[in-house]
Amino acid sequence: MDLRHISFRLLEVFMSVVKTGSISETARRLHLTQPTVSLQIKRLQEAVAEPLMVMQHQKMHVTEAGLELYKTCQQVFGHFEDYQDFLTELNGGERGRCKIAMVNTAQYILPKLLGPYSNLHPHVELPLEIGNRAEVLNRFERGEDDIYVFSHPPSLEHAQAARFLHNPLEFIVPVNHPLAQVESVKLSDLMQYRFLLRENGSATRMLFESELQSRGLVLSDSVQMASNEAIRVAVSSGMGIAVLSRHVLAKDDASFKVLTVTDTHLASHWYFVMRTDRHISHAARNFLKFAQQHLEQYLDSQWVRNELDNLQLN
Amino acid sequence: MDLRHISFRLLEVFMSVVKTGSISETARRLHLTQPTVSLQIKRLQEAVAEPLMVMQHQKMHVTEAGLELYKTCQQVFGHFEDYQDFLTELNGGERGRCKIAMVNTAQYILPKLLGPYSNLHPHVELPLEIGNRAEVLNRFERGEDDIYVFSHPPSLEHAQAARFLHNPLEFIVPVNHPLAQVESVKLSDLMQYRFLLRENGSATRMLFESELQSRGLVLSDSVQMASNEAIRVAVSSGMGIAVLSRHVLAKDDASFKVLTVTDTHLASHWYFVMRTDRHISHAARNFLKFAQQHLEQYLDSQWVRNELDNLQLN
DNA sequence: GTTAGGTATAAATAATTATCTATAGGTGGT
DNA sequence: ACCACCTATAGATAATTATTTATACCTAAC
Repeated sequence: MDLRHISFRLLEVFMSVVKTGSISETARRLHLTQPTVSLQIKRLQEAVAEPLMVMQHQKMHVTEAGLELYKTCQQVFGHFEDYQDFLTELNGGERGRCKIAMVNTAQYILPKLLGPYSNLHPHVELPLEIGNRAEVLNRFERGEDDIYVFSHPPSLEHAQAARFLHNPLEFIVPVNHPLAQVESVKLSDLMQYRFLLRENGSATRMLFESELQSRGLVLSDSVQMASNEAIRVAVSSGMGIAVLSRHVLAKDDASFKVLTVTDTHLASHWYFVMRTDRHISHAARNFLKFAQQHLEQYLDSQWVRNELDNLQLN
Repeated sequence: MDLRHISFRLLEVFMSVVKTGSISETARRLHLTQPTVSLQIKRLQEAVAEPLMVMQHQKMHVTEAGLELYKTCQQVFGHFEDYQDFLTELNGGERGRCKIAMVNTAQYILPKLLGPYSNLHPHVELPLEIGNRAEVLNRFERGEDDIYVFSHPPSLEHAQAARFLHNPLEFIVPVNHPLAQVESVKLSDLMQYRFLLRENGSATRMLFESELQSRGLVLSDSVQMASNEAIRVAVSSGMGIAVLSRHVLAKDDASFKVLTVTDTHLASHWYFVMRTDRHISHAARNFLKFAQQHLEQYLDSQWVRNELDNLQLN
């Protein structure tokens, strides 16, 4: 049996002949001519090397081998119908996978969107990758994910980005810090204290340092720490002061004090970033649509900057 | 999704690419060039209207849709392997169907062959048709069965026949019949008695009547009965005398007496008859081979006339 | 025996597929 | 930066398929 050159069309024709018991009738139904169908059957029989049907009383009578092949075809087409259903779900966004890579800080805000979305589409896989800016950028370069989340827009080739959330930075100090009692301060007032910073390349740090540089200010002391969480705890326990995304800070956390810095308003935005040269999975497209429609609902609406309609979802 | 023009070869190639994760490697394994495989995949993707794999780290990485299609293909090829197994059994004669149509009298002898054959090949269907000569001839004309069994060779076009068993006819009378005590008789001695006969067209009757005609003898009285069984019982109960195939008579049946007719030896042969213009099913071919080898074993060897090697089993 | 409907086959052609060679371009490792 | 290996695409061609019309032939029915 050599199936190499057998197409599904051929099997369809065969099944129709079995069902109708007539080559001519099949030809009429499938809008073909009788010799076409006749030849198709002949070709199939040659491929199977076994007679599949014989004429009897003016009707095509299926042989054992033919009947078994018919059953086989039924099963096979069944599987492809299942696959068709799968594709339909995939296209509808009810199924599939949307890989998201985000920088560390985003893990405080993105779950607020991902949770509701995942509940709505339980069959959609949502593998998350969290890393520092350099790592996520690297993933972007390799195109390992469908969506990337940055707080600083990487202006790369093959990249399209859209803001969705304002990301204000706040200065925090321990509750027993001298500045904790001051009503308002200036940025320069902070330079004498030890700063706890994320590693080089962190968007927050980049933003902060570029502000310092433009103002001609220099830190007197700084310590590098691995995570926002570590920094927050360290500040609470008096190790120093820090600048952190407001979204990282719990609203009613009394273990530190948020300063009012009158001459400085550091802020960036959260961006969804995608490669323009890569196919956008249905799940990714669907998630972004969802985000666009529900940003205000699931995130602090006062910070929402919904510019997702800038994305080309082709 | 349009599978019309997708061949199994294409799916094979696709599966290989998924397995190896490489188009080039697949090309080497299947003795194709790399662009060929590349195009095949492209074509498949167009048919499915969905990306099936993407390049990643120098490897082809299968997408959700691709993985699901791969699974589908596995199932599909599984079904065709099953079908291949079925065909193998069919060709080996272990499975299939062998329709046999026989004249009434044959039902006393053919089961002796069919029983052992059926035990040996339990998966072979053996639908039997039993009818009088005219009915079986009619079936032959229509080509409704694989094998026909006659006791008189129909010399038709498209027919090949081979003897396998001698079929001697015997004259029987009731035990209390005047002739029952006579050591031997002549055919003419029987004419005065009432004969119980099968319907016109029965081979036994044809043979008997042609013998009478050639000898210029005429029956004084006859009654037509529907079956050999009925005739045997009727003879036992004294309704008349009859001529029957020896194979119809149980050896130790004392309810009638077999005459010794000195001047007459009526006999025909059992024939396997087949159409020459019709494909011979594997099961039929196999049954005839079996018969050829085991005739002596399962039938009274003294009557066996094994000429089955005359058949062209193509 | 004529007709109607069905199947098989021949001959011809358009369309599609299967392949190849050559080439361009991307990526990872040395 | 270069090399080795990978994939994609273009261009060309041979092979195969799909499909048609015309025709022959068989069989059932009237």
